[in-house]
Amino acid sequence: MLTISQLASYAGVTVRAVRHYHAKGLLPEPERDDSGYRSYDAAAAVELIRIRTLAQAGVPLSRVRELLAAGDDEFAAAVEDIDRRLRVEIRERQRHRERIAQLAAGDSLALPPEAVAYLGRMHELGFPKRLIEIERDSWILIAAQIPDEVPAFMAIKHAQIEHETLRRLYLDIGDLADCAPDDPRLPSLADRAAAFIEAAAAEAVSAVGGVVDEQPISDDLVALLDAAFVESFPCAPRLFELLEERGWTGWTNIRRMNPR
Amino acid sequence: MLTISQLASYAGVTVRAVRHYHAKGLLPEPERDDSGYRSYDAAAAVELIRIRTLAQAGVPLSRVRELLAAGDDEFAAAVEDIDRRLRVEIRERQRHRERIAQLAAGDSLALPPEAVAYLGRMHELGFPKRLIEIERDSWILIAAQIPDEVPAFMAIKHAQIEHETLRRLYLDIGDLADCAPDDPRLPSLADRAAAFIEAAAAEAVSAVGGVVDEQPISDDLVALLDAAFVESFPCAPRLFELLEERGWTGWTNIRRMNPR
DNA sequence: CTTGACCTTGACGCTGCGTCAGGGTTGGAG
DNA sequence: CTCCAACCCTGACGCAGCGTCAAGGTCAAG
Repeated sequence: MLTISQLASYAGVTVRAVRHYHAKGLLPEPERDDSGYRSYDAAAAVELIRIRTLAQAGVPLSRVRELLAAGDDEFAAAVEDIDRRLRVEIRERQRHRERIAQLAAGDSLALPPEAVAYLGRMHELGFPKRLIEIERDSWILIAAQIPDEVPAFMAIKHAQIEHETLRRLYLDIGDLADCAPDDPRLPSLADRAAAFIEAAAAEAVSAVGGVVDEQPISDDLVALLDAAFVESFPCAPRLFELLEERGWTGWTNIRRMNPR
Repeated sequence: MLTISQLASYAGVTVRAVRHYHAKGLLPEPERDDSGYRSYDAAAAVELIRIRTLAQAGVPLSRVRELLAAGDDEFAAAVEDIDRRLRVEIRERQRHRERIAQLAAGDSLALPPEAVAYLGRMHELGFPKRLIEIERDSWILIAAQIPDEVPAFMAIKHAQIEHETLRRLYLDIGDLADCAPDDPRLPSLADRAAAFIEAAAAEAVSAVGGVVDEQPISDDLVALLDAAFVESFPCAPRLFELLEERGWTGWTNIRRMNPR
């Protein structure tokens, strides 16, 4: 007659595991001796070893029960099933490895390489941290929503950022981010912004011949991006007001106001 | 301002996950509106996306916190650590796959192929199920304890089983397993067993020149195997008595009694 | 006003045990 | 005979990452 720890050591498992198998009904509770100790026979050791063998092969305990009692066919089917699960789990981890490798490579989290390159270029061009961060956050939001469109957008942004006028505009916006709503420099900034947008719109019309460029960004996402901008730049609401006085509404998807 | 479900859908996670991240302190609890609803800003969406990105890369939530705040070096170190963990987990599952493939191949659980072959041979030779099962269980116990020795033992057993006299002895033991302790056939069975063992011992002495063969099986294991035999064959205790009358003690590791 | 879609907190479930807590038993040494 | 270490017992929480009720309040549209 064996005690639980003897049994456990024969099977190479812990005492706690044996009790757990009892609780799960995998191994029947044996007789007790006078003092309530469990008392096992050799057959229990054999059963426990079989349970351990399956468990160590990655079989979930819930299936061990059926496998122990299964005939050859069921057994083969169950094994096939378990193997499938293991393959899935392996593939999952392999994808995880790829993902973290990408994360370790790119400097920022959750951004595709094109965006990282763009942010790097902003850095080279001397953009202040503040602006780069809001830009980074915006692209995190965009990439989460429409990852496939990001490379195309990035190409446009790359071209824009090399544009002298726009770059100056951006830098000045960055400088005025924390200014008071009645800062005298704001109106002239709005003028320059409106002028630039006007020019860009004219160019787009002449180039495409269309009235407006198609925005694949959903209204919700536009609203979110505008909100992100406003959160980071206190004077943004005032700037929007000034732009509206000049006939433009919105920001991420800025467009001519409907004259009503 | 976003509701929790809007936030969750922007980040591509469930509402429950967001609340879980709050509970774990990964994402700060936002302001509440008048009715107690959580009210998020765009920055929260960015944070949540970063959390999700790490989580989807297999980073445990407990490490997400540190990773979000980590500098480049710590980040790289942490990533290395996580990658190591992933590799370990992958290797584990790969071993599990090998194991279950082996289990599916062998007919019995927890037995090496040599033992399976031996049991198959017993079947061919017409051994009754009863005997084969106790034999199988014995080898499960042995393989669990000293797997490396099994092939060597198997070679011996294979030779023994082809031995006519021993085979008959085995078969007769199987027949008498359930007999009464006073069955008249038992003494003659004991005679034959003693004679066989005597002959085997003589042979061993002449061959090796030693007094006794070295048993690499521990006393504990021997006791367990004897117990397994006794459990399966009710008349075993009586048989042991008869053998002791003939000067032999034990079973698995049978040996001449000390004449006291 | 109703209805359905959301929001809130709280709590259990799943996997496979590890790890106290709190208390009885046993066996050998002194 | 006593003492101590080493076992045994049951019961219960913990971990990872949420899923899934439960029970109730809120909001927007019809």
